[in-house]
This record gives sequence, structure tokens and C-alpha cells, in this order.
Amino acid sequence: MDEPTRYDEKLGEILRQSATIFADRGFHQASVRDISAETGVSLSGLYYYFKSKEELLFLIQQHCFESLLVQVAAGLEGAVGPEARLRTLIEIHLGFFVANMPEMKVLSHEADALAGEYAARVLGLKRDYVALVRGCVEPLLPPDTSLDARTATFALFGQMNWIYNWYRPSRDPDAAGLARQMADLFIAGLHGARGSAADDAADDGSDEEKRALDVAPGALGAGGAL
Amino acid sequence: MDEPTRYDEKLGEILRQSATIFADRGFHQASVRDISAETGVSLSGLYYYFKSKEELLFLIQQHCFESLLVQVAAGLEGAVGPEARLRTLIEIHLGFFVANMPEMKVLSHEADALAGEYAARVLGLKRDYVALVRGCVEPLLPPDTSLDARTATFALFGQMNWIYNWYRPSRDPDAAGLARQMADLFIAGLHGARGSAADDAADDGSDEEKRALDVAPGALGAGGAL
Amino acid sequence: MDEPTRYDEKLGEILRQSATIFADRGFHQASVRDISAETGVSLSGLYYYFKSKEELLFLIQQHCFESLLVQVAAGLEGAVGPEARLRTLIEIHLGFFVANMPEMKVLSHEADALAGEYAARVLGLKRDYVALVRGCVEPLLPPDTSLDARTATFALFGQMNWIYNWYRPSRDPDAAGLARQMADLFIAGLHGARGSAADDAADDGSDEEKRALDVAPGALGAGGAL
Amino acid sequence: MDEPTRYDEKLGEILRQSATIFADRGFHQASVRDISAETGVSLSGLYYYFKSKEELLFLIQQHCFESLLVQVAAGLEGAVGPEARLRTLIEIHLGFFVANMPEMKVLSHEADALAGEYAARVLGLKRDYVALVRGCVEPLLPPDTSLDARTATFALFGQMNWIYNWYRPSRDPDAAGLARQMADLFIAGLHGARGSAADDAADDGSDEEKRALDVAPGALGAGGAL
DNA sequence: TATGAATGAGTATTCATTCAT
DNA sequence: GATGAATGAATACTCATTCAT
Repeated sequence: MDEPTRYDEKLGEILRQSATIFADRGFHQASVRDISAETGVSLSGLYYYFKSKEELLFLIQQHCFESLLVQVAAGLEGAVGPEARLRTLIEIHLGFFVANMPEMKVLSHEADALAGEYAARVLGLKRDYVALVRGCVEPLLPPDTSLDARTATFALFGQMNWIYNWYRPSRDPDAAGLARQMADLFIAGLHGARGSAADDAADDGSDEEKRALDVAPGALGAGGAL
Repeated sequence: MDEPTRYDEKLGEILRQSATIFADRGFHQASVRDISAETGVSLSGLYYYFKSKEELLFLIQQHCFESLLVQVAAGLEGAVGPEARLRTLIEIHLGFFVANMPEMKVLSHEADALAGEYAARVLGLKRDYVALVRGCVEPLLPPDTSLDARTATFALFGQMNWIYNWYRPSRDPDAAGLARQMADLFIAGLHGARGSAADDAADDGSDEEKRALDVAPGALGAGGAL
Repeated sequence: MDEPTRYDEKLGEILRQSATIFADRGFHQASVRDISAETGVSLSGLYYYFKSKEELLFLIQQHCFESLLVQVAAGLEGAVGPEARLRTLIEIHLGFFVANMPEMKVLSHEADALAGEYAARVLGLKRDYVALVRGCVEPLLPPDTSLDARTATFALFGQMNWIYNWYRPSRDPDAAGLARQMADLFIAGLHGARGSAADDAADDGSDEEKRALDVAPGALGAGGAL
Repeated sequence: MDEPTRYDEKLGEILRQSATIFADRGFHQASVRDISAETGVSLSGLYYYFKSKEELLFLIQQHCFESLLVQVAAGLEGAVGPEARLRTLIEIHLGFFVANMPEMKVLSHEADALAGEYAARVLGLKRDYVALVRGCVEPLLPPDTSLDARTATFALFGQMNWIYNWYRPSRDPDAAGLARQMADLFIAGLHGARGSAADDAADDGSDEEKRALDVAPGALGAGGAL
């Protein structure tokens, strides 16, 4: 990984077009030749911009994720109060997703396609982001709830990230409308979810996340959750 | 597609093992050789049981989906009242998902890997299932809500199906617990989601689902949502 | 080759259908599965009738060739005079060819597909037949001609055997008409072909044919001429 | 077929060697690996020069045929009078055949191995060539003959093309001698072939050729005659 | 920066054939 | 006589990647 390829304009263009191709065809199904054809850059010429197809995927995921994190961080600054924070986060996440659908589909759907150092770095970003989202969810959990913070957090991720499977701009609400609906649904759900059983008070948080997101070889999750 | 490969015991075993391999490595990354190695059946011998790798995937998805539909149909018979129906459905869906994680991951994650007749047939099953779930969600929407039935339905699917990305039996609640939490969360969300904007009164239902699930060539969704 | 598979009714049917398949698709392109499908006999069941695909081809060629030889021998008995003999031979050859087009196409076109003992046996038949035809051609060569008997003989074979490439019953003359035209053309050609250069007097005949028809490894002819 | 592979020196070498291999072993029996071994180009490297084995065959046939057409066109320019024209054509055809035996065998013998666009393009060349040859044959047909122009034309093709089955440079006349003999034989045959039955006066020519060369699905000829 | 030419490793699939029943 | 189940060997082709220029 030594020297990460630097990020100039042309690379930016390649990443954008590649993301669309990966989103459409799937990472493994799309060939570097497809990218060559689409970008107009010769097959070997592409390797000036990335050193492997896997690095290309990494660059897409990294760039996309970092942009998302920047926007979220900026957005949360103006939000006061737990509910406002969570609403803001949902708005930004969905707004970014809808505005960058190919990249976000690739980020969500091709989590397992990276390995080694690349996987580790994206995983690091994901871990931070999951912790951040969880940090916005937990304050809204009723004190006596039986709802796990972890379950609730991933339920929210599921709601939001699944959209790449069904959302169609032409017939569904726009990003703002979608965000409002999902925020209403989820926040009302949290408020109303007060229950019987044991909660997850014993949860130490950081360590739990770590394990939850670790690559579990042979296990199903493989830590790929956003 | 003429004559679908028949379903005997040995084929059943092959499907089960292949589902695990596809879940672990991804459909396109897994080679038929991998399946040969895992099952102990020779490479060419496998082709006695299915006529292409794609048919193998289809058989897995079809069998898995049909089993799910049978269980759901049976479960709903004993459920009276809208809320009980939706709770039952969530229980069965998640119970089946957790009990058949590899198959369900393959069903959820490899939707785009099928084409042509195979895709059409699985899509038909999905359309029916989405309609059924939506039929359980709609009665619980408050009359004055601004929440789209379609959005709510896919939010639920997202919550549930996303679990293949994060759920780990050893540290998360069991299927029943998961179902209760998700049902509490979602149903409370529905109840509390009363809002401002236009509702989906104009929604004719069947036709909308149809369009929503159509393969939209070049579009991102591609109708693959569960 | 020990015990040649015996020739019963069912085998006859298989040979006929296989000849058609080989004629249509070519020997190597046609699979034993194709023959299984066409005949309705199971794949493994076919191997009761022949012990290899190559033997099947041999049986077709042998049976076809032997039938031709029988008809020719019978026909020549009633022919008196050199020209009548040659005319008769052309009539029978073309009549048989047109009436057994698939088999004769296979015999003409798939000469190189046999090897070893099978090839040797068919070659033996071919050698005899070529000698017989040449025996009918030579008496008609003018004494002072510069036309090689060998060249003339194979020119005749070329005229006749090439028909599998162009002859269509619906728009070309029937077998009798075709035979008359070709006989007229060739016999008139022989009569008129008196020339300048050296003739083939030095030709010792049998040995020449032998060499000419031998399998010449790596050479082009490969002895496959009819 | 979009962009036909371009024709450089190395490709020329590959075509030449491949033609020999196809002539020796037959198109379907020869593997691309054989060609790799013979040419010294790696298996995958070959696909830089053609995009499928079938295209390779097409390129061989096309290049060979076009060269033949060029030579024939040039040769006929200096020929005056019907007989001189036909003699010239036979000389050039046989001279080219003998000088390019592997290619011409492949052209003659592997007519059915091409399909679709490839087949159509070679067929177009063949149609033109057949028409040209027929145009050289017809003026020599006696006015009262019963010999069909079509039959005569294909008889000539049969005589000439069949040589790949028997001709051996070491023991047969050279190309010039062969041409003289075949021309003598065929032209004398035409002159002497005056007969009884209906001639082909009703023949409209171009349309007849067209039908005769059409691919007749399921029929034996399949239009592959040269 | 960029590319044409090349390659080793791998892919799904087909094939003729066998054997226990 | 006949077949379902199985297989080893081969096939055409693709892929990510490299390297001399």
C-alpha cells in the first residue's frame, strides 16, 4: 500500500465512471477492460492511476466514505439535541446516498470484495461511522427499553442502505422526503419501544463494535456492515 | 429452462453446500470447482444436477424462497388482527433468515446475478412476497400519515434483510429476540408516524408494485429488492 | 476391432439417423448425446450397438460403401462395351449418392475422421473402388492422349462426389438426368482429349494407387479420396 | 463483426500456420492450443489477433478467397475469346489451389464451420465467384445442349476442388499440367455434350444462383459449394 | 503519461466413455 | 438389453496484470 496513488482530476473522473460500472455490473463482473472502454483510457494506461483493480475499488470506497464523513461532521455541528442530531444524520446519510447512488451501492454491496490492508482501512472508517451513528441512536433509547443499541443501530442502517435495491427517483419521494419518513418511522419506533427484557447495559461499546465488525473468517457477517 | 432439473436428495445436499459457498465467497467469485471440492462430486458430475452455474443459483434461490413462502403462509393462518399478522410475518421472516442464513444471504445479495427466465421467475416470487408484506403493513398505517406504504414496506425489508451484514448468533439476540425487537421498533414507528405531507391515497397498489419491481434497464435498482 | 458389432435392425436405424446427423453437423461437431436425443436411445444404451463413436462412423462408412459396391457389381454385369460400362458406373454411383446423400456425404467428407484399423479397412474398400473406376476409364482414353488415367479418374470422382456441396433435388435434375449429363460431359471430354505431352504409360497401376491412397502423414491428401 | 481484426505481418504468419493446422487436422479437431504451440504465441496472446477461433477461420477463408479473386481478375484481363477465358480461369484456379493447398483445402472443406455473419460474408464471395465461373462456362455450351449450365459449372468446381483429396505434387503433374489436362477434359466435354432433353433456357441466371447458394436450413448442401 | 502487445492462471462447460444395476 | 449416475480430460475463452517503448 506504500504510496497511495494521488488524487488528481482525471483519477476523479475514472473513479466516478468506475463506480457506475461497478454498481451496474458488480465489482467482480466488471472487467478492467470495461472500464477502459467506458473511460476511453487504454487498458494499460489505467494502471497509471491505480495499481490493481482492488485498489480502484478501495479508492472509490475510501473517497466516497470520506466525503460522507465530512458532510456528516459538518452537518452535526449545527444540530442541537439528541433528536435533531439523529434526524440530521439520517438526512445527510440519505441525501448523500441518493446523490451518490453508484458509489454508495458499491460501498454497501461490495464490502467483501476488499481484503487485507484495503479492507482494514475501509473497515476502520466503517467502525468509526457505526460508532458515530450509534452515538446518535443511544440517547434516544428509553431507559427501560429492551431494544439493543446495536440492533437498533443496524436496523437503521438496514433501512437506509437497502434503498439501493428499490429506490427510484422517478417514483419515490426525493431524498428529503425519504429522510423525513425514515426519521419519523425510526424515531417514533425508538420512543415507542419500551419493553420487558434485559437491556444491553453491560455493553462496553467500543470493544463490542470492534468484535462485531471484525472480519470473522468463515462466518457470515464478515464485518462488512456499513 | 424447458425441464427444470428435478429435486432429489443429492441435489438438495449440493444446493445446501453451494449456498454456503456462494454466501461466503459471492456467486461470481465462487467457482464450480470450489463446489466440486466442497461436495466431493467431480466437476463434470455436478453438471448432471444442474445445467449451468446460473441454474444452480436459481435453484437455490427458488427453493429457499418457496420454503419461506410456505412457512409464511402457514404462520399467517393462525394470526388474527393486523398487528398480530405483521408480528407473525416478521417473526417468520427473521426466523427463517437466521435459520437459513447462507441461502437468504444469497437470495438477498445475489439478486442481480440471474438474468432472463431465471431472473423473471425469482422476480415473480419476490413480487408476490412484497405484495404480501405490504398487505400486512398497510393496515397499520395511521389514516393521516405521510408515510408511503411503499417506503415503509421497504424500510422493513431493509431492517430485516440487512442482518446478513452484521448479525452474529454468538453475540446478538436469537431469532425470536431479534424479531421482537424489530417488530416493536417498526410497529411503534408506524403508530407514531403521523405527519404533515401528502399521503399515498392515490396509490393503487398492485400496479405500483409491478412498476416498482420491474427491471429498469440501466437503473440502479434493477428490481432486485426482496 | 476383434468382433465387429453385429448388424441388426435397430442398429440399422441408428446408423441411418446417425448418418443424417453427421452429414448435417459434421462428425466431430455431432455429439453422441445428439444421437441419443435423435434416436431416443439412452446415451449409455447406444454403446450396446457400437463401442465407440469412431466405430459408429466406421459402421456407417462400411455399410454404405459395401452397399454401393454390391450395386455397382450387379449393374456392371449387364453392361457391354467400355462406354456402356462407364455410363453404367456413373449412373449407379450418382443414383446411389442421391438416394443415400447423408451416408455418402459422410463417406466423402469424413474420410479423415477414422484412424488405425478402421481407416485401413475403409481405405481398402476405397482402393478397390478406385481401381474399378479407373478400369472403366482407361479403355476410353485415346491412345495418343496426354491425359493421365489417374488424373482423369479423380476428375470424375470430383465431378460426382462434389454434388453433396451443391445438389438440391428440388431444383436440379434427378439422379438419372444428372448421371446422363455428367456421363456425356466426361465421356465426350475423354474422347476429345487428345494431346501433346507424355502419357502415363510408365504407370504400373496397382502400386501407384496404393501409394496415392496411402495415408501420407502430414501431407495434404491423406488418402481420403473416394 | 464490428471491427474486423486488422491484418498485419504477424497475423499473416498466424493465418498461414493455422491454415496448415486446420487443413491437416480439420477445423474442429484442431485446438487453439495446437495453434499456440505451432506459432509459439501464447494461448491468450493469440486472442489479441482474432477474437474467436471462428473469426480465425473466417480470416483465413476471406484472405485466401480475396487473393484468389484478385489473381483471377488480373488473369482474365489478358484472355480473349470464350475458350481462352475458361482455360485461363482453370489455370489460375488450379495454380492458386496447388500453391495454397492448406488454405484452399480449408476453404473447400470447412465451408460449414462458419455461421452467421462470417458465413454470410464468405458466401457472398463464393456467390460472386460461382457467377464469374459460370459466366466463363456458359458461352461454351453448345446451343442445343441438354447440359445445365449449373450442373456443368459445379462439375468443373468438383473436378478442380476435389484435388485436395488426392493430389500429390511428387507424383502428379504440376499445376500447369494439371490445368491443361482438366481444361482439355472439360472443354472437350462441353463441346461434345450435345443432347436430347430440355435445356435450361428458362433459367434467369442471377436468381437461380442466389437460390442455389442460399443456406437451406436442414438441407444437405447448406450452400457451401465453392 | 500513455499504449500495444503479450501472458499465466483461471473460468464454465462439454465430451466420449464407463459401470453398477 | 438398457440406463442413470458419474468422471477425467479437454475446450474455447477471459482476466488482471506487465513491460518495452
